[in-house]
Amino acid sequence: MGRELRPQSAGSEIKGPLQSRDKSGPEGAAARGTLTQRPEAVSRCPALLGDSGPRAAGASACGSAIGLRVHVFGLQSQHEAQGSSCWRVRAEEVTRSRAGALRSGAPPNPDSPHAPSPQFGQRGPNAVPTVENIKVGLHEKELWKKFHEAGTEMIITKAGRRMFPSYKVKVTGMNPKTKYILLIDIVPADDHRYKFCDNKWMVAGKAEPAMPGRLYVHPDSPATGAHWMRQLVSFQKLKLTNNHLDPFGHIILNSMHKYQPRLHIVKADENNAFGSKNTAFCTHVFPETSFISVTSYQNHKDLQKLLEKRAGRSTKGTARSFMKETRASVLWCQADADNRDGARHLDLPCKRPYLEAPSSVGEDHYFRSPPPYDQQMLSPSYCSEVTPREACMYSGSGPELAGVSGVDDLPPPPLSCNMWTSVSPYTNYSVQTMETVPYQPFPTHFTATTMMPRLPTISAQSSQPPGNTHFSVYNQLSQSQVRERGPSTSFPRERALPPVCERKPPSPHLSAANEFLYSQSFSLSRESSLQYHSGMGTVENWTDG
DNA sequence: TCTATCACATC
DNA sequence: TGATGTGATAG
Repeated sequence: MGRELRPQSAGSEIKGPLQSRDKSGPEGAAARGTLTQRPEAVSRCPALLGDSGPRAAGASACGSAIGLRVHVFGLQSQHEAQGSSCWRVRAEEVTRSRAGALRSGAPPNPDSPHAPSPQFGQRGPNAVPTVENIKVGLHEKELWKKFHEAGTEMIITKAGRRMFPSYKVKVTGMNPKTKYILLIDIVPADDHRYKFCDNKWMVAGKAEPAMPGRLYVHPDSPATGAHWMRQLVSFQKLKLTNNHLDPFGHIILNSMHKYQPRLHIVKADENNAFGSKNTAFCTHVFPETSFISVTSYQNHKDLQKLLEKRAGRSTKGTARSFMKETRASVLWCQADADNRDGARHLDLPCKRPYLEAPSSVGEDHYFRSPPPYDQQMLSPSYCSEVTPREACMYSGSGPELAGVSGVDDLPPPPLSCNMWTSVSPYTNYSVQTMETVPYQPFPTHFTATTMMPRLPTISAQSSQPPGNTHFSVYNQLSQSQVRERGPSTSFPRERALPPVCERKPPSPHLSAANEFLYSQSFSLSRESSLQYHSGMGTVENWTDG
């Protein structure tokens, strides 16, 4: 098989987040959470190119509108020492400005992201379990940290590769009887491309256009809080691929790019998730789980050298067995550290060492989103033309809508969030869903859905506006399932069920997941890319229990 | 030179 | 059978 074509720069005139940053400082546009469109991504959108694969199916399942607006929302800056104080000021400012729209009117405590403000729940013996009270602990945190210290590499293959370390979390604080959907997405951590140069990761240019965003919904979803809290929640079956046309539902990433996995918990109660604005969710980010995607480990030589040195064993065989045991995390990091010292003074053509970038390792953070802006961002014409089946949300608008929103007292974003996280580097700002649509059941297997951001200048119907991207959500298919069907057939929606889904009846909760996912979008500035903050998103009017 | 992909061995 | 790492090789 020949090498896949690399994404080519489209030479777009539409700038990415970095370029779009206004002159008020790096925290300016970022704090407003503005995004922009990347036509390159659109050009590679199979749905737009007649792709008959799963994403095309997802595209056909798109429809209803959802506004999208990015907010900074009273997030704590745990990394002020790393230069995020400006961001914090901005956050507080925004929080104050939005305080009136909050149920309690009290701004969140900016110094305590893990101690939600009253309007988002309570702690203590009498606290009512809400999504705000959910705590998530990363399993094998130390291992993740060890990887992270050297720059975690995550193998991606055409067929899909599992993550290592696998993403497992311990969840507490859920309402045992409430149903939740747990899902993961992986967003660009910055807009750089990296290369492994002289035994360390260096920035090697601007990132390729992001892959079509996909989400991995935990196969147990939806499940009760009791279920999730009963044991570790493992996402070990999540697979990463660099195949742009991946038919398996794996998360598509660009090689040699840095990514940040995020865990989303969506409350899925029937009365709260559908047909209303009552979807509550929270997002947890563990900075140490960020990684650089690679098609093969870049620093295995270090590992081998170290193994030879330390154990005096056969490098090859030992390396393999050792890798199986620990993926060489410890030694790998040690080797990296050694090499870092040795290479520090070399004059290399490489640019900025990856490891020089500020990197935070700490508690997970969750995003708290502010109240929605609702209809202001909707595209009524488009809404009216979609079928009920096409329950799908899309973010609001291109740049031209930014000034149209006019619904808040925030500085008008120069660019709006037209894209889901697939093209939006990870940042510490949350995005708020504007509105959800009445739930329309998806097929049992919960196939793809696609985000259809709408530009107001584009009429609806089947065509998609330029600048949009889609973000597919579907359970991953086994490769054998795909092989059965053959690669060129249209996505067999009715047969694409992973076993775990087949056990479940059609679930409206998955729709909620979609909606939630579409509601999430983040932008990033280079400066903020490694500042991990948290918050929680709660759609307005959500009432717990 | 760098990266992606494949076949293969191993578990 | 599926997952994974390695080395050769293509581009």
